Amino acid sequence: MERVSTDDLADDLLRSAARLSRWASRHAAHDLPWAQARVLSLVEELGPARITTLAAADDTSQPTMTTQVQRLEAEGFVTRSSDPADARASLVELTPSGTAALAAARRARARTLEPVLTGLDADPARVRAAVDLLVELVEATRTAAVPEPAGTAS
Amino acid sequence: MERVSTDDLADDLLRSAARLSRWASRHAAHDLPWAQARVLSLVEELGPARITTLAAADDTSQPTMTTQVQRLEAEGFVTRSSDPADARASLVELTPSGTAALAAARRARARTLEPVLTGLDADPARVRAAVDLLVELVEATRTAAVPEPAGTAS
DNA sequence: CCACGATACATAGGAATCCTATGCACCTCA
DNA sequence: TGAGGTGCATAGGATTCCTATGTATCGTGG
Repeated sequence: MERVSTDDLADDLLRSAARLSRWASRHAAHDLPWAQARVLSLVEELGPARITTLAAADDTSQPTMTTQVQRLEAEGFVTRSSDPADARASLVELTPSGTAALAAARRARARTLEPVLTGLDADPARVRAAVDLLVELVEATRTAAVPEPAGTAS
Repeated sequence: MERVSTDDLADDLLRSAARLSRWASRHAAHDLPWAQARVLSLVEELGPARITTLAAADDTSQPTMTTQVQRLEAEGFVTRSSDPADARASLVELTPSGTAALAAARRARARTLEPVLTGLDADPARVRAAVDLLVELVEATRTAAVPEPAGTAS
């Protein structure tokens, strides 16, 4: 039955993606908390951005993003400047040390996985194909019209 | 340069895996907290197990696993029984409602991703190949001898 | 020009998930 | 029988996340 198979594929995909991600986060030798790394990554991609923009892009609440940005600013990884278009808003940007911290965290995570990849003796084309699919899926989730979970309606 | 390419592959893989996993967790319509789901999944795989065994399998600390199991027990999703071999230990097992809660959470997550998969019109063989690689990687991480992060040495 | 509703961000209080340190009961071994 | 190790629980704390609410600012319509 085709539908059951698709459910199983989706479940297997999510389960293994979650496990791999968690494993790498817990074994990588870097000090950057993963939510902090995620925010730095977004700021790098989006360029100077408002807190509400970052919150939307990260699918997180505005107060949560406010606190994350405050921490990153305290650590010197981002700066905030007034948005000339709106006195209420500020624009978050990476500092050179923020860029360095993000790069270091990425290298550490990549280095954690590399021995596993080479240990599998995986065909690089095969890995590339898998990564391409994951990237397409992530892109597609950005535009997917997912109905709000029904159980959360007030 | 081959090494740079492998770093990039590993980085892309982990980044997209993390994003996909987070997206699904946040959009799936179920009430089971993701750490609870993870523990239920482990208990399902391992059969009756001790807290220290579950902690090791989940790469988490023993007190953290104690608290998680306490919560699951309070919700009626697991039971604990004395280990006849050791009065200090107890064995954690799934209850029927734990099994049902886990299955419901898995279905919800899979259903969240399914429209994205079908929207991509992805060749099921291509998805299957990607999942197979991820599963192999996860298996390989269990046996990988990863050096402890150097920065954490006391 | 002013008032009202909307918006951007901050604070408060709390939940979930994770940690280390430590304590107590039990186990193993010499 | 005692010392060292093990299994689990508790205490205190960090990180990440939430909703509710408050304040300052903006936009729009009358």
